[in-house]
Amino acid sequence: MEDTTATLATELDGLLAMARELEERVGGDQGAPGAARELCAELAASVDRAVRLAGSGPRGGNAGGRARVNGQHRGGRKAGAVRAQVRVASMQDLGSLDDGLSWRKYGQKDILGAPYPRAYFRCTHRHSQGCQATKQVQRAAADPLLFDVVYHGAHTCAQATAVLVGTDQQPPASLGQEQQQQQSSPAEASEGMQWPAEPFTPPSFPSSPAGCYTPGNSWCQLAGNYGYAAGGGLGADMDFDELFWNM
DNA sequence: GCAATTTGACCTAG
DNA sequence: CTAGGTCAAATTGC
Repeated sequence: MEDTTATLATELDGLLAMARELEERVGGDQGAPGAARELCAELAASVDRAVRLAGSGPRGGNAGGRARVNGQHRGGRKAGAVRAQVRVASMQDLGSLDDGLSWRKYGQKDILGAPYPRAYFRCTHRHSQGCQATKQVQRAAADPLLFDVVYHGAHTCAQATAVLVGTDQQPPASLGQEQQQQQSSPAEASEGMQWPAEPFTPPSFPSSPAGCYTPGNSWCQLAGNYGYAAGGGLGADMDFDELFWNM
């Protein structure tokens, strides 16, 4: 069964690659109707979901995919995290990872089993306002254009409040179990930043006002959200399913 | 000059 | 012992 699963995953991966290429082509061609782009994004998201389903069979296969949520020893974070996946249509759209808040990168680490390192961010106002929010960003193994963003801790800084109120969004992690969606438009996303195509180093995401939340054409969209059912039967001590790394 | 990023070391948990 | 997460000094860009 794993054989079938693997084959299926491979096929789907190929599909995903094609979908992505299609996305890029359509995206590059400004004459393409919005419907076509939307369809491409949908296609990619759908295939992506299928890839995950195919690869999520044996849950134990995530060698090294053990995420801790406590972080007791120094930061004193509380259990509770929000995991989101952010898809970018191209390397120029990485700004979509910006959530309108000020994040400061404080570390990067190679993760076992993951082809890309994980970047660690914390709120810029941590010292000035004691904001405990942190987030981790890691590129998905199966899809370089897909990013896993995990929020920890609650945003208590003034900026976060302003952003969240202004965009009708809930504090990323203050709720602990809410799923977060990020959307952005290409125009807002591309702020001239570019990520290297390979040994990727997650750059800092430009802090922009809440504008990046502009709903509407979500060319860069959150591709599939999973993780925690809000208020579900999940215990306080949550664990992440590393659905991506076990293929 | 200031603020943010980079990078290696250190610490803790499993 | 290994891996993940954080800190802090050095570096770089604005």
